[in-house]
Amino acid sequence: MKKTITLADIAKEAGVSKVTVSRVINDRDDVAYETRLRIQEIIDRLGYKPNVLAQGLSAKQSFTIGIVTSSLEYYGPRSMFTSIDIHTHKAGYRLIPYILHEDNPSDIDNHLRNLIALQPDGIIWDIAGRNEQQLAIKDQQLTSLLPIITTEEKLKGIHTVLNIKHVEATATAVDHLIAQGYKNIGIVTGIPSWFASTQRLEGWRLALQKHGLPASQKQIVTGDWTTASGKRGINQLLQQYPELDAVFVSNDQMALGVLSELNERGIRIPQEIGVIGFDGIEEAEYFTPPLTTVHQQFNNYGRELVRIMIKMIEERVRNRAYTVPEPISVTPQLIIRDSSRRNS
Amino acid sequence: MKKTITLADIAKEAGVSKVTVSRVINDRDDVAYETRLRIQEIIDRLGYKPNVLAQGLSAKQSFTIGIVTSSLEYYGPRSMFTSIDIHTHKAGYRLIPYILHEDNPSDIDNHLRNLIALQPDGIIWDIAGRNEQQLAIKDQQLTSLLPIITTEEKLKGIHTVLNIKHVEATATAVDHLIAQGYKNIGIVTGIPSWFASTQRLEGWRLALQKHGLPASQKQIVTGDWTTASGKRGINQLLQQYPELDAVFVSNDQMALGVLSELNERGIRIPQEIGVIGFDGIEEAEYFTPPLTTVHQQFNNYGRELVRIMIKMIEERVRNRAYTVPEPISVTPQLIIRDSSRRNS
DNA sequence: ACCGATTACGTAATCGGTTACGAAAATTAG
DNA sequence: CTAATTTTCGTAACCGATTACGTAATCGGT
Repeated sequence: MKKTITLADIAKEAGVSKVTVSRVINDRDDVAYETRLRIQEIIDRLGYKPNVLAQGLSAKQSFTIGIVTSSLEYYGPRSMFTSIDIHTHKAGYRLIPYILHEDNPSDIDNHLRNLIALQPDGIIWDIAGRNEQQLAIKDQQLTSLLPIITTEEKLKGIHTVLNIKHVEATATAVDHLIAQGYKNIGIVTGIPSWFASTQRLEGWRLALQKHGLPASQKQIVTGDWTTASGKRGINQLLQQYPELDAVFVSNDQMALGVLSELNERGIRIPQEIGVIGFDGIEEAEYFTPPLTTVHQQFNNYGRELVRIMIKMIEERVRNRAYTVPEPISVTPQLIIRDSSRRNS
Repeated sequence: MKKTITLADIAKEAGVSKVTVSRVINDRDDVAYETRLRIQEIIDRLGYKPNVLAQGLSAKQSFTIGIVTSSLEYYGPRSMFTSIDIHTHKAGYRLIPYILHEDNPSDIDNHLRNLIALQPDGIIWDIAGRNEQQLAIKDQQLTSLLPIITTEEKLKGIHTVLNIKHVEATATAVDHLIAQGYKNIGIVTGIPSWFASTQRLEGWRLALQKHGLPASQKQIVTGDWTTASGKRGINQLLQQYPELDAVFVSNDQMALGVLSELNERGIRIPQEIGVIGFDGIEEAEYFTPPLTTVHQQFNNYGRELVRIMIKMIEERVRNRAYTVPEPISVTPQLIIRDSSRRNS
């Protein structure tokens, strides 16, 4: 049970004051070359790393970004998380995750306060945009403490810096189905309170209306993002809307459930029913048949979020205030595979 | 840009010293009931949360557990991570993740030092057990600073507290294939340097030898856990071992690739070739056909790890030393589905 | 050879908490 | 009713870093 090495230990060993060692650690230029070398050698030899808690306490910055995210069991949040983690570290910052495992977290304010107590320099808000009442931050003082950014709907005090065009991307996917000659197109939605869910539903509806095709209530079934719910969903859809000849499924997991059920029933894909998913998970290519899907570039999303976050943080450190950049728009791209390729 | 509320603010507001407020926060019993009530009221009203950095700095404990894990893109590490996160929070601790995204992290010592700089009370080591040279901690001083526990192979200075019986579980799965009448059983392995990989390969070999069945080199192909590698793997296997009539695939993702390829080739599962996966991912039930798999109860693994970790931490806080408990053994369970059900 | 600027480094205070120790006030005992 | 406890709370030091400020030593220009 050894004691940890501290700044003071290095200082004593080198015969200088703590401040000088601190200067070496932080690459300040007011240390003589020889001294710097000697101190650096001792640091390396003893394997010293500064205590991050102490650094964060005295410096104005903790070089830490907080992230509030939905369960990592979901592909979207997980991919975003991974990307954010990578880019955060690349930029020399650390990530503090705050994962909301339950779907309807109570007391968002308290969660946020817990996270802020860990002293992050900024927060990335990625709780997949459930509806505003549930996720509203009541105590607006909290949002004025540090920059909080997100990719989705507008929430008070949280800045939307990345605008993911779910509606347009979904419409493109449905357009593709129509171009393939499908006419009775259903949808399996995600959890209704999620922003992505409502947006994709909206895109589906718009595309159908644009082409004068039916978009009635009985063409819609509600899923919960899981494979099981996709299987249930297609069942229900076939029952309440027998003329169905294609289905837009709001994520790839659920689309797998749809394929599973159709395969079991011996319904041919894409000849009898066309299927499209959303997200572009790696496995989609290996489904039976390979799944047409709308691909989201989570790595890019994460990179941009981190870049913008750090820009805001550093501006704030300099000026004690930050400016909110114009949101960047990104559109997920359609990848066409066998599950929707009827002609050609 | 509001200033954060501190202990001193509360103390001034209540007309007491900082120490008294600190006592209320930490539920000490030497505060008068009336005083406690008054201070608590102010804390609630102002929404005060103590600065965790400061707490960690002065107290002997940071109530934080570090976790070193492989990429969360892998199902196993991810499930473990989620479970550990949940149970850590439930116990009133916080989790600091340290995710190794690359498969062959250089300089483990440095990573470990970075994590320790964040002052966790203990570390859960879950880097999926790549081989010892790569992951050896060279500076054994590091491991004497705080308890580090893991589920897998023995690494110097790291305590194995949970023993997952990959060999036995795999052997059971292969036994099942044999009982179904399969005789020429191949294997698609995971990344060879992973502990889980070598263990499952070993289990496969043992089961075959026990029954006097062939277990030659040409029955073995190497995958990398991804669906794509499963697809490649079965291709290679069919080529180099045409008499193949069943295959044990070392995880479910790769098994999906195997199913995809066999389906495309029109090879009937399980009549012509039987398939078994490993992990028990939720989607496996919806594959075509539903996949037989060996199910790992990650939630239990995580719960036990956290329980043991906290026990060690608290013992150390009391006694300045901890005892290492006997490892607990757990065996993943076989779930039989259509992909391996030839008779019956 | 003298003065101002620069370089190199140290002292003291600070960040926001906790702990050790002690003392006044309230309670109990004899 | 005094002495011994117990309860309640404050003072000072400390955790491990950083920052503000100051000063001695060196340097350069004229």
